[in-house]
Amino acid sequence: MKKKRTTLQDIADRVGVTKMTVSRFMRNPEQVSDTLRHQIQAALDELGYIPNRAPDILSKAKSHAIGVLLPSLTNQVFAEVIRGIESVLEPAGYQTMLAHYGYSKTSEEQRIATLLSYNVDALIISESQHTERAQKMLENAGIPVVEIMDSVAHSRLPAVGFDNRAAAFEMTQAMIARGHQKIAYFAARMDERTLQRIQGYEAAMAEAGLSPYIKKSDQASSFTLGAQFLEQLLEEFPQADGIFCTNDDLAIGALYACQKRGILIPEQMGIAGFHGHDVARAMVPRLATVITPREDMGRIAAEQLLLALNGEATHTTPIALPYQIDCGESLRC
Amino acid sequence: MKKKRTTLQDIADRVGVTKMTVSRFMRNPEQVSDTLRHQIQAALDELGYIPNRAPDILSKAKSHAIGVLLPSLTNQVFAEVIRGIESVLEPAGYQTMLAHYGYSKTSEEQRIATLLSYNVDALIISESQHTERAQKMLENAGIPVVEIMDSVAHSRLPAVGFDNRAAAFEMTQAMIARGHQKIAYFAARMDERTLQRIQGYEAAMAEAGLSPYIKKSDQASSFTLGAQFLEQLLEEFPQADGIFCTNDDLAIGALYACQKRGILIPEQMGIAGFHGHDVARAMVPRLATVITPREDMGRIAAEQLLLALNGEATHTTPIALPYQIDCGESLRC
DNA sequence: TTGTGGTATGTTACCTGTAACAATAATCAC
DNA sequence: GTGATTATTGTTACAGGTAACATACCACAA
Repeated sequence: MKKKRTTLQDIADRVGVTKMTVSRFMRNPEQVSDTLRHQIQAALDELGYIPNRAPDILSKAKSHAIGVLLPSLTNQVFAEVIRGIESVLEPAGYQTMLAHYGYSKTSEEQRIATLLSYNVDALIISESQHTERAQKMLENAGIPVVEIMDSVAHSRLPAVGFDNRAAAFEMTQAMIARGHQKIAYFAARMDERTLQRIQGYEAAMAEAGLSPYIKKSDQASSFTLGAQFLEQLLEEFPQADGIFCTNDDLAIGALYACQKRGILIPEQMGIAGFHGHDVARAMVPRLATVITPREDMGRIAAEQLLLALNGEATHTTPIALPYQIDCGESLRC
Repeated sequence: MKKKRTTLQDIADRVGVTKMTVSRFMRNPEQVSDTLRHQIQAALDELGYIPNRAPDILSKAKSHAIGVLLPSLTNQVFAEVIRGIESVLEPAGYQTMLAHYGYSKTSEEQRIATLLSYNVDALIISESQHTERAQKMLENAGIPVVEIMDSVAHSRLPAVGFDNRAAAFEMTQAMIARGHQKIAYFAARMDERTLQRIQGYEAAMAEAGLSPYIKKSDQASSFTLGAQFLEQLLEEFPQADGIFCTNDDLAIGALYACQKRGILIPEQMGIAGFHGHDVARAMVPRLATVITPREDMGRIAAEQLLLALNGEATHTTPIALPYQIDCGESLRC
C-alpha cells in the first residue's frame, strides 16, 4: 500500500540511463542530449517525480531552509516581521521554518535544538539572552545568526532592531509636552524589550520631575487586560491623566474601557500605545503610538543573513532602524 | 574555519566505542552499560552534540515535520489557526513548516512541491481546488492531507472547517430580523470561501424579498478598504441601512468611517463582520460578527492528522464545526 | 594515421544515523 | 561442565542526489 517515493533511479531505469544523467537534466537540461532530454522529461511527467532534498542535506549539510524563532505567532507584530523576512527569503529560494517559544527561555533552547537538527542554514532569533546550553549550541552550529527586535547589543551577534528605550523615552516626553502629567505605564508580559521601554518611560518622567506609576502583569497582553488595568488604575490612582502602554493591544483595551465609562479622550485621559498597528491608526480617535519598523526589521535581517550565507561582510554593529512617534488624536494638543 | 558538525562518530571516537553504541544511548540509555553511559554523556556535553535528522529523513523518509499551507500569514485569522495546529503538533513532537501562497494557485503548487521536497510527513492545506499538477503531487506523495477552513466537500480529502454559506445566511437573516433592509455586502479578495458567504447573503436577501448590493475588490481586505467601500456606498446607494462585510477588517474600517462622518451605529447603519476578532469584540460599539472556530479548526485538523499518521481511522466526511452569531451593539435591537 | 579537444554519459564514493544481524562475554540451571 | 540465556557491543548495509573523476565517442587538424 505504501508505494515508495519515485526516485531519480526510477526515472533513469525508465529511460535506460543512469540516475546521474537524470540528475544533470534536473539541474541543467543543456548538459543532456536532445533525445534524452525529451525522454527524461516524459518520464518525469509520467511518474510524477518530486525532488528530494534529504540526500543533499545529508551530504552537504545545506538545507536551503532558514529557522525563524519568535516568542509568539499570534501577536500581529511578529506576523509583520515574518512578512518582511519572507519577502526576502522566498525569492532567494529559501524555505523558512517557523518556531515559537512563548517567551520561555528553556522552550527557546528546545526550539533551537530542533531547528538545528533539521540543518537550517541560518537562524533569525528574537532574544539576546539565552540559556547557557542554547548559547553553546548557537556557537557550535557555525551558521549565520541574526538577532531582531532590539538594537542594543547584548550578545556579539549581528542585530537588526530599534531602540526600545529611546522610543519610549520620546513618547513619554511627547505626552508630557502635551500637558499630561500623571502618566501611568501599563506593561504586560515582562520581556527584555518591555523592560527597556519602562526604563525610557521612567527616565523621561524623572527628567520632568514626575513620579512614575507602573502596572505589571504576567499575562499576555490583550484588550481585556488593558481594560482591567484601567479599572484598577481608576481605583488606585484616580488622579491619573495619561496612560502609556507597552503595546497597542493594552492601549486599545484601555481606550475602549474609557469610552464605555464616558471618560473623554484626550481631555480627561491621554492614551498612547506602542507599535503602530493598523487598528490603532484606523480607530476613532486615532491612537497615539510609536510606529515601529516591523516589516523592515524582518526584511533587513533576512538581507543580512543572505549576505552572511554568501560569505559577504555583514554589519558588525547592531542596525538601529528608525521609528516614528505618532501623537494621533488620543493626546491633548 | 568551517568546523564540521559534531557527529555520533566523533563522540564514539572520544569514548572508544562504535557510533552504534552512542546511537543506542541517544535513543534508550538503558541499553548501554553504566560505565559507558557516563562516558558518553560526558563526551556529548563536552563536544556539544546536536542531533541530525537528515540521515533518518533520507533512510526512512520520515521527517517529523508537517507542512502547513495558508493563503496568508498576516491575517489574524490564520495566526489563530496556526496556534491551534501547534497546540497539538508541538507536544506530539512534530515541527511545523509554514508556507503561504498569497491566494495564488500556481504559487500554492510551488509551495506544495517545496514542502514535499523536505519530506514532510503530512500536510494541512486551506484550499479545496488546486492546479492539476498540485493535485497529482498530493496524490503521489502518499501522505496524510487535511483541508481546513471549509466544510463543503470539493475534494475527497478529509476536511475540518465550518459552513461559510450557512454562517453568512444566518447573519444576514439576523440583520433583517433586526430591521435592516437595504443591506450591502462588502467583499475583498474573492476566494472560494468569500464566494460561499456571498451565496449565503444572497439567499437570505432573496428569501426576504430584498435585493442584494455587493461591492467587490481584488485588493486584500484592510481597514482602509472598508472605509473606501463605505464612501463609495454612500455615493452609489445612499439609502443603505446595513452592511455585512466578508471579514472584520472591512467591517471595522467601515464602522470607523461612519463614526468619523457622524453616522449613528446602529440607528442609521447596521454593520456586521465575519470571524470574531478580539478587536471586534472589544470595540465600542461591539461589532456584530460571526464568531468562527479558528483555533479549534487548527487543533482538530492536527488531531485528525495525528490519527492518520498513526494509521488510525479518520473522519471520512468533512467535519463542520459550530460558529456563533454575535449581534454585538452594531445592529438594531 | 595519430593526436587533440570537446561532448555526452557512466562509475564511485560520500554524507550520518540506525535496522538487522552477528559476535562475544557473562550468568545461570542442572 | 555444558548448553542455554541474557546483556552488551560490533559489523554491515542502506537511504538518494551529486561532486569528482573516468570513459567512450566523434570531429577535425596535422
